[in-house]
Amino acid sequence: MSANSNVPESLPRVPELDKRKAYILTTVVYEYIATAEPVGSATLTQKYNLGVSSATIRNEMAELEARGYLVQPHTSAGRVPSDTGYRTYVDRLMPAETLGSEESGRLRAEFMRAGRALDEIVEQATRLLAQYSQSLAVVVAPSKDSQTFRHLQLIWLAERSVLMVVVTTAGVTEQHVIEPAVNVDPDDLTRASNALNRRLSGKLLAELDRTAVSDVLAAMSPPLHASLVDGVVAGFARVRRPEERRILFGGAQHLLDQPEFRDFKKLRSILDLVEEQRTLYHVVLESIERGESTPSVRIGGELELDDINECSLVTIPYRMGDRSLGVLAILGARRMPYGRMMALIAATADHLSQHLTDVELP
Amino acid sequence: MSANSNVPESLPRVPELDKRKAYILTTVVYEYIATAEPVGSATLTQKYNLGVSSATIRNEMAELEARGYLVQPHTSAGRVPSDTGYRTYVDRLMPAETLGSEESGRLRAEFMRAGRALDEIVEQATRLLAQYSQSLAVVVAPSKDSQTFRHLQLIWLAERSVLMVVVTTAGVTEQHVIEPAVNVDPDDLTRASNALNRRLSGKLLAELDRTAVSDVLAAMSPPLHASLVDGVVAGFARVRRPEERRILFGGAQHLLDQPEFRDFKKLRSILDLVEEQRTLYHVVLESIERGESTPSVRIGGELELDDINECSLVTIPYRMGDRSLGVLAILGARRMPYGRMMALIAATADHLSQHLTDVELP
DNA sequence: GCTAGCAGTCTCGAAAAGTGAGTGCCAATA
DNA sequence: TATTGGCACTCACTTTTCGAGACTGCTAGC
Repeated sequence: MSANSNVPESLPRVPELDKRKAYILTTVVYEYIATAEPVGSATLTQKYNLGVSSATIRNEMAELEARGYLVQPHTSAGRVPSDTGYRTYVDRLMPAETLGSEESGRLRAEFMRAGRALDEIVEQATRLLAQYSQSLAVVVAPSKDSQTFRHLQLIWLAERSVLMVVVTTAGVTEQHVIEPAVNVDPDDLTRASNALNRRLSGKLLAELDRTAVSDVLAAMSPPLHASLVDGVVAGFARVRRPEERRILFGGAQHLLDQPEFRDFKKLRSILDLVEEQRTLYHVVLESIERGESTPSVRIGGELELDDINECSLVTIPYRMGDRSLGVLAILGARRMPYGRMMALIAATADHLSQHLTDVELP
Repeated sequence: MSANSNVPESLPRVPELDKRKAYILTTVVYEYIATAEPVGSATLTQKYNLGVSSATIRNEMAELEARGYLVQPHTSAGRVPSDTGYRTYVDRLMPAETLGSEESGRLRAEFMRAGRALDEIVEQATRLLAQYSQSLAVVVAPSKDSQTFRHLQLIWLAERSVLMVVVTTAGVTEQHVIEPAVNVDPDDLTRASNALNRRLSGKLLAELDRTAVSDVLAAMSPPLHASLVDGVVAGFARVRRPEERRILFGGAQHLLDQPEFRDFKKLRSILDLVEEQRTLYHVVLESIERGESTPSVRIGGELELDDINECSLVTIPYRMGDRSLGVLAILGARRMPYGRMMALIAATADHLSQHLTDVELP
């Protein structure tokens, strides 16, 4: 068989590896990703145009193992990439991929079907990412405090009971019940709502702290009762809730298709992580702290979490307008088609960001 | 060992089974639920006060098998309950259980921590049900159209763009963007909002169809533009969305603890069902169509779904005030502690209903 | 520097053998 | 007539054994 088209004949330069070693590493990673079987020297000479015998490959592979790029599961087995091997492959050897226009078009069309509601859109993104990646999709839902305040309404419910409804430009509405110490005149509520809308509409929720709110309400005459002002401040704080972000999962069943997860212990520890949410939430957020807009990859031990040290995580942030709202992630076996996954997650983030930007309220 | 305290000495009458057969069936089910191993005649004589020899038990068990209450996995194994066996146990033999007051108290306290937001409360219910049952919890979120309309606000966003925000007494807010054919005066929006609130507040969302809305808006002078009226009607229809109900899952990892799911095929088919959602949604809703408020149990083949014919499903509806909002369910192995599960799900539904009723808006 | 050949190592799967739990049946018994 | 002890038999499960196959590292020769 001739050289596989996905393994380019001419490779980028990797200072510490000569051309042949780089090519061998590339083919080992590629072959192992495709077959899930340790790769032996004979397989390589048969399937790829190496121009040398298997004995030479053996020598080279031994060298690559000594330098930490490959490992042997046991003495009489072929080689498997190490974290370093995968890392070198991803950073320097792998050809960049982009999603085919046909697939990209389908993805876009699916987003259109999600409607305008933020929750729905994010759920749809999770579903699509899981489906297209055939892997576990993890999505951190939009943070509240990076959304723009659009409108507020204080609604008289009963004596000493006021409902505060807040709308953001992301089309998210949140409500909060205020129980002021005195009965409040519905007209005052309308006036307060109007004043807050006039003065604060368009600001980030994160900016709407006690000072901002009191400043607006203090200017009213007659002044509002302090307990109501406190209630509105508390309402904004509650709506904002930067600490509580929803995290969505999809496609857990795809893990069962990977031979590396045919082990109830591993499966259990991953599902526990999913259920517990908090750890994965932090791991996913860490991955994009640098604020890049290209996919970020963390491989095996790089995740610094024993439960998933045989997994890799691909992450990318998504936006509404120019504000970063949340993160998409794919968690899969370390043996994943990195090029495809990165192309897929980048395209998904693009379409998601575009769709979110389109549905933002004026 | 003496008779186990969970298997009562005196059993209810089962017309078609004599006292001893009923007792043997009870102990077989009880023992199998506890150990997950087929139950043999020797085990029964050793662990329970039967007063007869194992040979007699063998005769009785053969009889119970002939009548369809027990089955033998293979010739030289003990017996396992059939669907009929479990059904008889659940309906007539099993002692009723209630949740201990300590556990019930903890459950109530956990609900308190969920706050007032409907979404959060339902998510909390899912988590708690999964955690306490150590099983897969399935929760059908509240239907929109059984909620009471409380307040509406039409908000001017831009020319030919109006945001409609609807609040229900369940404290759920939904928004819908209306794009009328003409520019609308913000004052008209306020008047329309006031009219709709005055006339329709307190009605079920399900009642707010085209007629109800047009009747109110037709009385306005000057009349609203027809396209805006259409928009409001569409908005109510969209908010109501009876066909789209969220369904929540929790505790999938607990399946891995049951020996009956140590099989990737079975596991896969259940996780596929979870991911697909629609089938389980229908199965869960079917279970409570009778409108009872006690737990309903469906065992194995009774579910009429090949993928889960080795599972049982316990369901119960939950309420806000006197309206049924949704359903709680536990999906687990057929070999589940039915008494405990039924007590648990009943208590959870009670606390959930109580908490929801408490946080309903006036 | 490369290669052919070979001995050595280790995993994996199939086959074989042994183990034990549990049954059904029967003749004896109260 | 219901019950019991005894016994032969069955069958899944575990352990062991064994051979095949895959791959390596090494060495001597080109």
